[in-house]
Amino acid sequence: MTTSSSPENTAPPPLALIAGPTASGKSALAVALAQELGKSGREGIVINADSAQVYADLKVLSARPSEEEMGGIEHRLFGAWDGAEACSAAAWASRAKAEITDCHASGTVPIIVGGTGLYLKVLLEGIAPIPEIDPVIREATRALSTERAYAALQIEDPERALMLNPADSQRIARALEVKRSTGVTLGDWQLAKSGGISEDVALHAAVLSPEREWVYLRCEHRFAAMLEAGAVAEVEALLARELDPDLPVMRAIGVPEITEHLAGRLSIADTIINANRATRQYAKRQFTWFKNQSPTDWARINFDEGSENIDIKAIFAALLQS
RNA sequence: GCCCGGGUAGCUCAGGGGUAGAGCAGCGGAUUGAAAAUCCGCGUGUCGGUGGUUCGAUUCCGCCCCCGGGCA
Repeated sequence: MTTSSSPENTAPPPLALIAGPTASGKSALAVALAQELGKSGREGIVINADSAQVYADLKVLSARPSEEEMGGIEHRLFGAWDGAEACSAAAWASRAKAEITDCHASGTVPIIVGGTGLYLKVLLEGIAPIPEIDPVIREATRALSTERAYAALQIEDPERALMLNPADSQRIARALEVKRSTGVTLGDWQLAKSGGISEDVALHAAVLSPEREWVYLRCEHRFAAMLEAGAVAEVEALLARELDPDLPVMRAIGVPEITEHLAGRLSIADTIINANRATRQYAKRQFTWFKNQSPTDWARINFDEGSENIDIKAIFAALLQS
């Protein structure tokens, strides 16, 4: 595929990728693909690209695949972060790259699966090489009210302040902490990206694009199943750790809702309603991301019923025959 | 049965003689280290029904229906 003068016998190693909105059946497809590879004597290894499934504390609520669902296929980066530490797109991409390299070294095919578009983007395209932020500075900037943070940004990085909406608390805090911690503005850092692997692999990507109502319905069934499977106990255990409520693990869909329920402020019926609503809104954002942000050459798999009928062999024909 | 308060967007409600807004939901969009996050844009609906007053009624008046609460 490459037009460069790369010597023969250095064809880039394969990388399979299955993306799409939550509850669209990605995991099952990844396993099916791995099993299909197995038929021709190759091993596929599933690598998680979901920002919530990354946390050990969220087995149930993040819908992490069960032992049975994994079907004997090796899975990596599922539950790989302790909830006490915040994962990030760059941190994930760094570990994912290590796993991919490891797979290639051992002749296996990495199958990235997940719904966190930014993670995938950073893995493939890279990101500005900004150093770790001084934790003291991070804490201080995040403690600022949005108004005060924005006022500070207008002074310390006026160019960025102009680009951001004054209500965009998160991006304002990020721009501010970067300038304060590194002395360089975010805009200057972003002049360059590094670390992307898209040039180094033969990517076989598919985006699941199911009918929306079907996904919404599945999300509802899934949350009900999560409650059956011990979601409340999972949140109780999480709360017992008394972690910082701003941590990503504490904001995962279902955690705030069940926390309210445990505090006696929300009936179980309303907990379900609220969690389902939050899930739908999340799925909608994913639809928007994959529709507009994912590369147009990725295969789009449209379907309006079960994902079971998807022909994995057809979609990944090139990979399976290579 | 009588008295009061209501019946306005999918929901909760504001408003008011010149045919109407907010929040939430929903839809569309953005997305460079918290992304299951954060943010932006989009508001026509028999203003319960029906008669009347008026140049003009969703707004005022009468009657009717429905929902709360109170008194019998």
